[in-house]
Amino acid sequence: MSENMARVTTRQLILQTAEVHFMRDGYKGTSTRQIAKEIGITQPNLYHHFKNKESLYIAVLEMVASKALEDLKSIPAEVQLNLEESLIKMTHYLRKTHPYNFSVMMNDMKTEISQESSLALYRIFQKAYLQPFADLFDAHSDQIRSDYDSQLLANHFFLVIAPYMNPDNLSYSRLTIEAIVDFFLNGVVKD
Amino acid sequence: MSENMARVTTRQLILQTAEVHFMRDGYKGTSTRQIAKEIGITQPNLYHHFKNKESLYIAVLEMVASKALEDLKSIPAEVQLNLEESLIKMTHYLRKTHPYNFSVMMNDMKTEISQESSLALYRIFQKAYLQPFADLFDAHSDQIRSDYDSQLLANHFFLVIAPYMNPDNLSYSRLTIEAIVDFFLNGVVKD
DNA sequence: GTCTATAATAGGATAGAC
DNA sequence: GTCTATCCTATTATAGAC
Repeated sequence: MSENMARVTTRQLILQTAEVHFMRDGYKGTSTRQIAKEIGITQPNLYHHFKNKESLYIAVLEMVASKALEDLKSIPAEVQLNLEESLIKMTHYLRKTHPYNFSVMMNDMKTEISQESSLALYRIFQKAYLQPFADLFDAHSDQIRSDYDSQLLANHFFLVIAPYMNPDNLSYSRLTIEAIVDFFLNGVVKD
Repeated sequence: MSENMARVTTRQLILQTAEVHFMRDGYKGTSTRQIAKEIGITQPNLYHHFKNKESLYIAVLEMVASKALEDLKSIPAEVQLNLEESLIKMTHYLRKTHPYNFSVMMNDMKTEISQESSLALYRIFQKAYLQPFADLFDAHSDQIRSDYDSQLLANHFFLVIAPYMNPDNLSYSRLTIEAIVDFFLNGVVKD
């Protein structure tokens, strides 16, 4: 019962606020003081809910990944979409609901946290963000050049779209998601 | 005459060491103390040669960009290479001589330094790293789909290869440069 | 569960002697 | 041009009262 209460706990508030900061400013760029101040608690109070900064970071990434997994997996099944439509829809979903700095996030996962946690997080990350794309490529393997496996393709696709997910990054390039997917599928060379 | 002396000045030592640290660990991840320690000078001494950390960072990026510009520009002209061969050679050159964390670098350029410097650096960066690719696309525009201009294509190409330039990043994906260029040009869909 | 107080550290930067 | 000494600030983290 108490689990289903609508009341937002301090722990949840911390997680929500930390998500915004970590995903936008990275691990080093985020301070526990700032998070605490923003939600109106003292900084030491944060250490009652989380062991330290790293465990808070991990909790945020686990939360974010579980949301991504649930939603990304359901998109191709939702309606009958072809490969290109699915990629476009999934990428749009990512940019709308996860407008993160994935480049920074992938870097932080490797450099800012302990090695064991780093490996565990990478698996969670892979399952949440990469597997849905790998599954999609598998489902349409008849249309895809057979030289490379779906995991590698998913990995590459994610690296390609990652810099476009960050809203702060729009200054660089103004390719639409449709164009990015088109280039990924068909290349830039004339037929 | 004194400019051409083989003796390595302290200023040059600082620049060389700072390059390694900034490009691998990013702006925040690099400390002036560490740089000084590594070359056997005191940290305050560094402030005799550079106004502050930011101006050192800018000097490093200017140095790095001028090297890139010189070499990248010369590759397509060097021998008569077609589009694919040029892209492969230029990308190999980049990974060999600039094995940097470009994602972190691009992020630092926008977030860690003053706005004026940021804009100036972005122009230098664009001229050094993007223009050679844009020129190449222009030179082979007959083979390229005409929907997008060469600047946009160069930008996109650089974003695609950037995560593969960082040697620490190899764990993720093991696509070869040849495969990356092939995918970029021809896409992943069967003919 | 939240607070105050404070420790411990690290980092950028300056003053001033040599 | 390089050093020692030192300041200032920001940050993570802990101790212990309420």
